[in-house]
Amino acid sequence: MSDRVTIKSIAQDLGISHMTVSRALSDSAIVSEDTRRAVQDRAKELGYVKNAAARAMRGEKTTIVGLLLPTLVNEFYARFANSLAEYCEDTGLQLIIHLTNDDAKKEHQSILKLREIQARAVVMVPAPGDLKEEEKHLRGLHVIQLIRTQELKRQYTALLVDDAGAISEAVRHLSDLGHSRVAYIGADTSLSSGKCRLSAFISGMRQAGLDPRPDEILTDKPSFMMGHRCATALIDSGRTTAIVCGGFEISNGALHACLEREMAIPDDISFIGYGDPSYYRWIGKGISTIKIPVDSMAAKTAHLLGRKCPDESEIVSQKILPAKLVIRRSSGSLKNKGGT
Amino acid sequence: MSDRVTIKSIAQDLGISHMTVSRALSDSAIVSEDTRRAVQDRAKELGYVKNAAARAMRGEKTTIVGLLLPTLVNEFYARFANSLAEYCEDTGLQLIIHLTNDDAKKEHQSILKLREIQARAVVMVPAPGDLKEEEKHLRGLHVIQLIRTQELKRQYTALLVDDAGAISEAVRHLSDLGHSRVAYIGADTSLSSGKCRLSAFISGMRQAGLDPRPDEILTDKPSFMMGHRCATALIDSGRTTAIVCGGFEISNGALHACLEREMAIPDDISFIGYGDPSYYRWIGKGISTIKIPVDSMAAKTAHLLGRKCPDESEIVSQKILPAKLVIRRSSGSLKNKGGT
DNA sequence: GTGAAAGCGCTAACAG
DNA sequence: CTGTTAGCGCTTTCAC
Repeated sequence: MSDRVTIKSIAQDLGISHMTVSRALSDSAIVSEDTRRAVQDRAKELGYVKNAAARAMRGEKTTIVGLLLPTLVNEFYARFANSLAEYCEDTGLQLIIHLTNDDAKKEHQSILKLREIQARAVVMVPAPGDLKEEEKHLRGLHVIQLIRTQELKRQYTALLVDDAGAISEAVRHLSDLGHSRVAYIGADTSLSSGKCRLSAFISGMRQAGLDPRPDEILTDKPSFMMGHRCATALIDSGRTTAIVCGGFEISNGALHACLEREMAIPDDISFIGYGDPSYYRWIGKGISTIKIPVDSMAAKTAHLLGRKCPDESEIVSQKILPAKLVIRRSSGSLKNKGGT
Repeated sequence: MSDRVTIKSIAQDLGISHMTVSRALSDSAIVSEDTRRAVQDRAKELGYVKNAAARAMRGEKTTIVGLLLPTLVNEFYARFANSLAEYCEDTGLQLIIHLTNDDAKKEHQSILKLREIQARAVVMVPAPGDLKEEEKHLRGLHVIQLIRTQELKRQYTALLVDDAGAISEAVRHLSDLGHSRVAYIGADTSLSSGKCRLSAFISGMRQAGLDPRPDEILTDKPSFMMGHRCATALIDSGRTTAIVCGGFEISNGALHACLEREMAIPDDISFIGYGDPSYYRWIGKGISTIKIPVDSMAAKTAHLLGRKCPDESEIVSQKILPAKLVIRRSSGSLKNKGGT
């Protein structure tokens, strides 16, 4: 009975041609005032909604934007997704979220799915590990990369973060407080972001006149577990007096390890996290951190989405936003407990 | 040049009919081994992806599931969205997130958008305030309500939380610790959830032999700001010795107010939050809370999505999952500071 | 085994 | 001002 309400069913119902209905509903066209109202009223009564598939088939752009994220259980990504979703609400777009778990395979699957439904744009945090097959599908999509970029994706717009300054500064700050055994836990160097952060840490150490020790530079595929594992190892070594994190989930994992091991922060160990979730202010006396400008990233992304042009070349921009070191109480001066 | 690759363009390219291509790609059909491979190879080379719009138009179900949430900046919702998104990844579905900000108008807009693209199901946290127009659009959609339910949406499947037990228990627990001035901050009663929680609080007070005081029962449209405002007022009154929260965002807002006012928890004030974000363990000596079983809710939702049947009536289920009181150190015994 | 035709809902381009 | 036709990409149905 309640078959789908279409332009034709309304036409039949009203005894007119479906074209007249179409025109009346798209308003702008030239239809008599009477018919227009009659049609619009009936359409509303019947609960008519236009069929997006039909319009897509005719070549109109869809309302769909894809967002590829490693996870949503991370305040940075959640905030970003939230901002972007708000933008989409305001502009009539619909945001599809795909979780990649930082897995290139899954990323590829998601891209395919999004192509199937002709997503009008894709915002992605690229996963480590390029797949060459993927490239061909990205072509022809409006792609915006976030945070990281990859060899094979260089040609697409990217919104990067310059955290090198903040990371070096963090190291110098710790050095000023008397720390010399400063450890780093970060992403491996298969990603642009991992590479930058690591070299920023090392150059920070050098600037501070410290010697970066290989056993206190821990990199791997970034994750909560990885951060947790590395921090635990550092704590157990008993030598490290300060930890600098180079990744959102790493930071949470490492922090969790410290609290779990009941390390007093900063008395037992100084800690500088990455990202700035709301609760970092509330843990202990506040967690110092490298703050990534999530709101302006979302705003810039929205702006890039707003533009029409996925048209070829030209618009390959590489916006770079600066991170900021936020000092709270978790980075404290060294109580001499170092080498004993 | 790189026009869209379609079944027809491949057919032309190969000099065969588009029907043969279609069959070869859907595999199952009866096509000669040779043609099949030829077609599949060429399709892969060309980067063919099937057109979801075309299939939708023929009446096939889409891969799209909608999720309507007040916000993503809230660990409970983020976790739920994350679990559901993971389920979608695993089953080839695509999850569209719409933010309603608990606004019935926005909710309605989102529902319309989802109907336009023929979403195969919608999971929603209903916003306060029923719109009768909405009902007609829900009809014919596979709807799953979360946490709350509404007058006009009674007929749809709902996944509710029974938190009444945990809330009463929280009050008795506080009473046992010597508190008598226990305040409640929660959602207004326009939603089923608000109603239940409030009455659970009141009955908990009665059971504990305490008198619920109107000026210590604060309800309104739930939000972070609301929680913050109410908690601040309670703190400033100087009489309340314990706060029980009845809402995710309220809880965070109220907690923020306490920390901002530098109240020692539980020495200055005892606190029982709502929801159980990861960091509640890390704040102070741990925040006691009413824990909502987010993982099993997501699992149940996934299960409900898995079923075929949005077919009429029958499957109107009202699953109810129990919340649990988690005691940490934020609910402590009363140091006599009460009335002075 | 393969092909041709029809139609899903919609609008651009022509008639009337 | 209103109606007819055609076609977007795909699969179902019916020929060959």
